[in-house]
Amino acid sequence: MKDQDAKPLSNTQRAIQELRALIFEGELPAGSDHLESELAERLGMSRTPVREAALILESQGLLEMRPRKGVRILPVSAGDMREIYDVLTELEAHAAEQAAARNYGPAELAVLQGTIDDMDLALARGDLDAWAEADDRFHTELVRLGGNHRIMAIVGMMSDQVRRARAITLRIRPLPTKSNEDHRNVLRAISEGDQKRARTIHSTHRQAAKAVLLGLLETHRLGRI
Amino acid sequence: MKDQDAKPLSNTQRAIQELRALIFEGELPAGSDHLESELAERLGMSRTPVREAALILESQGLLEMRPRKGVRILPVSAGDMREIYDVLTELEAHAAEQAAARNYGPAELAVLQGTIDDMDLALARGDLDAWAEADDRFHTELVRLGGNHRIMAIVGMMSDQVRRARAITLRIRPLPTKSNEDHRNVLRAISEGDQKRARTIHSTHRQAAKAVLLGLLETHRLGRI
DNA sequence: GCATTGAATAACGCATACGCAAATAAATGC
DNA sequence: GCATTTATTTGCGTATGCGTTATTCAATGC
Repeated sequence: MKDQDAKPLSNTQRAIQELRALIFEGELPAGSDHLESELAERLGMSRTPVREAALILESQGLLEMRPRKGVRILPVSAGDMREIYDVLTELEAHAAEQAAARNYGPAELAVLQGTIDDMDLALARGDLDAWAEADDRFHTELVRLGGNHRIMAIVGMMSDQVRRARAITLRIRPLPTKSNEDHRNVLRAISEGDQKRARTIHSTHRQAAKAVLLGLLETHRLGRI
Repeated sequence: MKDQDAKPLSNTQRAIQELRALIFEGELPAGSDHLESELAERLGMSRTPVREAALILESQGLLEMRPRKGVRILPVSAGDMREIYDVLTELEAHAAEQAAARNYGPAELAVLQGTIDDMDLALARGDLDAWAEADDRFHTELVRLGGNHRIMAIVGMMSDQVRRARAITLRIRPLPTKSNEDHRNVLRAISEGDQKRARTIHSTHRQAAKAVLLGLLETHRLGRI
């Protein structure tokens, strides 16, 4: 009994999923406007569930509803990126610190270790998409190990907001070889229960990622993604 | 021209405001359920705007919509409180650090100073409500000075979630005399541009507040507020 | 007496409709 | 020809209604 009894899944939920997908794959480009009625037709439902979905995605920071102008997919500027990475830095660092305080054993850290291995493998065969996906899992799992549900939710939201930017810069950035080194060190600090070190290593890691990303936006003249 | 041209203000916006007010003043108690139609009648509008408001408040963490069970006002447990204060600690500490890095002059720090003065005055005349309100303004202004809009939004949400708990414990907690001392020290560190100190002082301040609150919940057997 | 099933009820999800206000186009005056 | 007013359109806010489905309660069987 996995999920064989296919949940009906409300139209509003479908709208949320599909709109998210359309946004992330660039089908609805950053900065573009879309009438509620357009989206409704596109998703094959009435305006009501689309509106409800848009309301939710608006409070997630993915879009903005402007009367008469339509639903606007929010672009992300360098300034936004800075804000988001600062939030991620603080909250994930806290998560790392808390995870270290919890004396997790190898079994409980296996998933985190697995994401690191996956990144190694992906890098070795030059599969950037797989690397990005595993990197995402690392951060998600790290935050989960921190044990704070609100931090999980917030980090998820912030990650969504920079998802497009990360996808775009993925192929113009230098190969993230140093990155895995950081990940390993964070994991080691956690497994050794060294809170302070887990925090500072991860904090530095995130700030470095921010610098790389901002540098890319600068040199490639990427104003708003 | 303050706000003389009274904006029409949509029913959805009114619903958000009024529901928030009802929740904060305990008119809709934590843990209580309410049908959409009840709320609609109570607010003198149809279900549609109430539903939209509920959707938004749900993503703010104030309530939960459960099909057929009605809208449930979310109670806050000690564990929730811990989570929330940890988020507040990290993000406000970051804001304090950033504020210190910005070399604000006395004019720009006047509002923050004002909230501290207000707290002093309120305490002197034993007006706890005024103190709490000024304390709130202090934290809001501190975060504003930090300059990160997303942190402002998140801190606002988290503060809303503990608003009821703070109101309840306000009168059973020891007089917050030490609190103002912390505030003054944070302000001083900021005005002197001492980032590290601004951060640690504020961080410690918030953690202390968390401890006090959790202690009160413990001794007064306040399970879920 | 307890469990199980079936019918009744009620609440929600969503489609639909409509009035209003904002944006755009047309028309008039200068 | 430009500005200002008027007409028209169009999209949104919100009310309303209905079909669906969870929940409740009664009835039946064991």
